[in-house]
Amino acid sequence: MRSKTTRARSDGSKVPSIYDVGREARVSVFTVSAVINNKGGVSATLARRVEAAIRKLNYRPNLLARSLAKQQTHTIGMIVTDIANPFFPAIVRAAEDAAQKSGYTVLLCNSDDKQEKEARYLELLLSRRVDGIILNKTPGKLSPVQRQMLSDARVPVVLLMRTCPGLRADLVQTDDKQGAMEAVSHLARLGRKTIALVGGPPDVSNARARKQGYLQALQERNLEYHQELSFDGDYRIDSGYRAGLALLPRGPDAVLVTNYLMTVGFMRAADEMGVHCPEDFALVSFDDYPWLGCFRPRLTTIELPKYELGATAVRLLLELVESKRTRAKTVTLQPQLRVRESCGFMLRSIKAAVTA
Amino acid sequence: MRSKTTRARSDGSKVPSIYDVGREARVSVFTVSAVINNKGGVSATLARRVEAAIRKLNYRPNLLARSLAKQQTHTIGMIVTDIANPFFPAIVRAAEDAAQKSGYTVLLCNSDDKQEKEARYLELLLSRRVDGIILNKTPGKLSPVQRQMLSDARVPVVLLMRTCPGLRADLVQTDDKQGAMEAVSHLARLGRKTIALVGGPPDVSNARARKQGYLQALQERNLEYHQELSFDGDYRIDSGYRAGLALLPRGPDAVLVTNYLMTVGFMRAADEMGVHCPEDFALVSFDDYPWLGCFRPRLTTIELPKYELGATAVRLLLELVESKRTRAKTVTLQPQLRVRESCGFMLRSIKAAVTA
DNA sequence: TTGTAGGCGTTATCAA
DNA sequence: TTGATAACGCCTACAA
Repeated sequence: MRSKTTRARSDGSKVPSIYDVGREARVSVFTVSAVINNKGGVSATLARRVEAAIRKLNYRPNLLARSLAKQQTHTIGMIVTDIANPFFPAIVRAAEDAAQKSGYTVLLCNSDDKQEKEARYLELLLSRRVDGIILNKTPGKLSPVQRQMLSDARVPVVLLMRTCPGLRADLVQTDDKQGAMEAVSHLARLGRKTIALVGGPPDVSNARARKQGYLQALQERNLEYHQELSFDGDYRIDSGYRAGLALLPRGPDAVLVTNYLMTVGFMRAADEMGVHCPEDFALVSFDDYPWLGCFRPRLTTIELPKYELGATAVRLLLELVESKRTRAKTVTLQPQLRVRESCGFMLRSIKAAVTA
Repeated sequence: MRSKTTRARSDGSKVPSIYDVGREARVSVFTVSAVINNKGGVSATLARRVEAAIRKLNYRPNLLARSLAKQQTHTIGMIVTDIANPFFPAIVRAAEDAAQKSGYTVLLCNSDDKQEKEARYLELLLSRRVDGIILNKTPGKLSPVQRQMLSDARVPVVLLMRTCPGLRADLVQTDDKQGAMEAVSHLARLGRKTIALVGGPPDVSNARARKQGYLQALQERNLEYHQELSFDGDYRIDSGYRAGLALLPRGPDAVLVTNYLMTVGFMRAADEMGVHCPEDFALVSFDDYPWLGCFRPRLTTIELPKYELGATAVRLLLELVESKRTRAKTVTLQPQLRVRESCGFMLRSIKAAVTA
């Protein structure tokens, strides 16, 4: 027969278990459990006794034990590639909000764009038996072993912003091609002819889409594509800096930088080289932040709906977790052009006013 | 006698348990466990058989069960007040790195500066039996019930950046008074006389410290304190904006804004009012970010060592968790003045050059 | 060196 | 409506 008492601690106190509550209230664990999960069907008398005991002992259910017994943890794992990129905290925040509303907790992991770290975290999440995973994939594909792992564990996955070759799963993304097209079209409308591109890693789906949008817009506007005006970065500051050093000497009159961190690096390079935005070159950047409106040059950006991305990812994932759906689903959210000054818009207005 | 097989799933497959591995390798669970946790003392033959079985079944230990049995989760909870404030992701990242190195995972919670959310998360973390908590406290104190909870659960707590009245616990903070003093002294040295303050919530310890530093520096520099030049914000953008609207019309020749988000709001207000930094007013801000060097005005800031904050918090917490220490400890990290242009430094140099 | 069996704190099944 | 009691998957005395 099992001991009905909880392990005592060194000082004789102990964390009370459901048994302790049961003993205190002179009922069985079943009754206690029923009260805790208010399943109903418990007489008012007993329920009152149980509640009193819970308060008296300061009882708090052990979620580990519950998860073990119920075979679900009410936890979702979330792996992002760069928590230091302000793009992600905004998404994480939304995800957390949404998860919390449905009684789930988010276990956040930062893969730092390293496949190896990602692999470790994936294993960790499975070992912790998370109910589902939101994955912002590092460049590259999942190994067959990993794919096996995921399908064996039957853990639903929602991809975030980046597809993963060979993995059929839900996907929440933005219409990156469209965003890039709008950016380039806007620059073209303002009379820019030689538009450079600072792209993301070619093995990241959204980077490819942004580049496609860039190319297509050039074509539609009858602008020539100059390969030497296109730079492949990695979405980090330093690659934007290198892009600036490489591209600016070639004298483009505009540039599309496909994320914020690279724009930061690019601007630093421009500073060092003594060329100015928007006078010497126009710039449109991806990702918008609250602080972009109050520093010079005010960046014209393609805003991506970060909050909605996070919220949607969680929504899709929970549909899967609670098996309200089985077929994979893709949600594509629309970006939005936010015109400010770095694109040279005001410049043109002023010139127009002067000439008029 | 207990069944030694794992619950089958609908399709007949199942997530293998330690028993399945044992059966496959024709050994007992003890042996399997010993191998997994490489405790040694297992003959090479059996060890090999076990390892083969593990690979064959694709076995992965269930961390829930392990945590339940060992009474420790290798998880640390972390509650921050505003994950959307870029200050925190940097700290979180450091904390995660440090935790991971020691085999711990971080469960991140965002209290959004709301006591109620914080309370819920605190309970959640205890229910999940985290081994320790890093707490960036919302304004206000912990209720007696909460304090009781924490001490009952014997969960060590490390406070981050903010003290908590009535709670004796470890604390990792920055020398905020010193930082504010340096900022104000710097402004004074540049000849500024009427220096305004945009402070944080008066019930947040670091906000009080920053204000103290401001006051003391004024005194040391023989500058008068004008109460109407001091504004209490809440570390969010909007309060900075309101501060700008309130303070700028009073014509200070300088301002110390005690965090980045409020600076963003403040600059927005200045923009709208058509006053310029540093020509019309000098500004020093708390918190430095990589992008501050490449937009105008380049902000002069008090940099807080974010990475070190996160790493130190985890280090202290793990000392407590692994009971290598019992006495509470406070670590105070030094901030650093980063002179750029918003303080009017260049302005003065130029003037000097011209007059010379 | 290896195995057996009980405990960790829940939920859930089946009788009573 | 309640109560025993067996899972859940792991660790770990204690025995062999």
